[in-house]
Amino acid sequence: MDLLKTLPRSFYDRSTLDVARDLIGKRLCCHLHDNFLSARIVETEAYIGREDEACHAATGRTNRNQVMFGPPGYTYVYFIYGMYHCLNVVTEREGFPAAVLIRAAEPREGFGLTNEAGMISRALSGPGKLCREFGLTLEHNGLSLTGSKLFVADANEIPRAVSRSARVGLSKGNDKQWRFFDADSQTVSKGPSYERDLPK
DNA sequence: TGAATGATGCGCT
DNA sequence: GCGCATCATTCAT
Repeated sequence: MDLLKTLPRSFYDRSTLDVARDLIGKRLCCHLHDNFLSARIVETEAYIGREDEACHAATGRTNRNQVMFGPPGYTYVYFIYGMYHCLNVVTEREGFPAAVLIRAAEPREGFGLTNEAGMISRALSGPGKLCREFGLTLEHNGLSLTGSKLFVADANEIPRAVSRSARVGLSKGNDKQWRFFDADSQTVSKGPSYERDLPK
């Protein structure tokens, strides 16, 4: 059994880009429901402050985004497109709104590891699918990541290389290379070819 | 292999 | 009312 060492709040109290990069390879763990679930994070995106046009906090503090303005190491979960939820982890000092979106992971415990064809499961490949499979909804917004219900652990699965690209699905902020992913992962939401779509 | 599209509901102007 | 940090399906190339 892997040694799971929960990341301390200080891990999140850093530059959001550093946190986003360093989360690649870490283990997302969930004790919220009947079964223990865990998965290896392979793709993240950073959303940083009022100056980032794509950040939900760009237009100021609202009821929805207020947790981003709070202390680091808490969840920010939001509802999107009428049917999906997305999981973020809040970063940086209290008062500075920033977070990292968890976009994809590779199943480890409590999930099927492969599909019918024997390939590594892509059931967690995408932020909406990941939340659905972990059973995360708005009721899990603002949850501390240093507790025992939902946390990120260092499972000593260091990626060989972390690539970066523009963020996915935005109409603004496409100039920033704030998406990070495990260069060797088969379960990222979009392939490395996404890099070729970058504006120069 | 990629582009277009519909589903579906909330937050914010 | 419009747009959205998505996804599965359908259709074109």
